[in-house]
Amino acid sequence: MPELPEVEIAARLLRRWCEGRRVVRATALPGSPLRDVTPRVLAKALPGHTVESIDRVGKQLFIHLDRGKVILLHLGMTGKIVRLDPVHQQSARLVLELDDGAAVGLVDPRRFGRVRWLDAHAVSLHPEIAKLGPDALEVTATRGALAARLAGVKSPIKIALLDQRRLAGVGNIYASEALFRARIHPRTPASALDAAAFSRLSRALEHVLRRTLDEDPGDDGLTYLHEGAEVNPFVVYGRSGEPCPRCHTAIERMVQGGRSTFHCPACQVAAIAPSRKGGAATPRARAKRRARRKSE
DNA sequence: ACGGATGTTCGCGC
DNA sequence: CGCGCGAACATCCG
Repeated sequence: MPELPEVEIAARLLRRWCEGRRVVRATALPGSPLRDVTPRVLAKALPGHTVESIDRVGKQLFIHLDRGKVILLHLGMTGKIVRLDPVHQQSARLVLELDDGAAVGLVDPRRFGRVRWLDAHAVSLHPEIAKLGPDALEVTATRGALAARLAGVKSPIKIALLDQRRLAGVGNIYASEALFRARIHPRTPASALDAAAFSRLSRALEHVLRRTLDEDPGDDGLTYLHEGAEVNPFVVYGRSGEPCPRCHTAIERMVQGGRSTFHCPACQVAAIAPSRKGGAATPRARAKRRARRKSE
């Protein structure tokens, strides 16, 4: 489930379990999502290093070790950090055994995750890190910062939010959730949003990200897997056909950049006209459309 | 069986 | 230069 909130939860788990601990053994199974390093080299290099701190920017995790080494970790689509027990031992592709007897593992069935072994001074120069924008929670904490990051961007706001170079951490789920909460149509060009819309979007983004963070169960790291039957915890994501919680219009699914976007066609307003409906981006036109809907 | 899935990168065409 | 698109990566689930 990793977007910013889930990655932040993973960072907290790693801090709780690993910070200050020395690695006594490392195992990387063939098929673990290692880049730039073989399982054998990593297994040889890691033992003896102490975990000093864990950082996160967007969806990237930095495990800082002593003697100037860093594990750079991206969880991809299905990556999860678990404290190993007999249940998960077999599915973990990368295992760190620590000097307190605990073992921490990376579980990633789809293997879109990435693990890199870098010198600390090389981290900020790594292309994946160098291109990364500021963390989304940092952006939403500063008034006007979201508008500044997206100023002049002509692409649809949904696409712009997913661009990790502009701000880091927003993924497909929270982009839909934030735009719904801010009542902004996902196809609106970012450059068409006014200051009020950016302000709503910034607050909405912070809200939807924080809401998941505040639900952090994370004591044992197993509840965080939320395995088994579960309800969809999102307001519009994955809910096409269900009534909008604000106006009861059916939520629609559309595709943008090859990925699903969920939105309410009635209460998320485009600043420009969607191609098939007429209409203009002016407040007057929007008011007219609202009035027309009410009378129907 | 088919389609879709929380992410990212690459190549291609415009 | 840069945007949009589709494919690719590998696996699981309904």
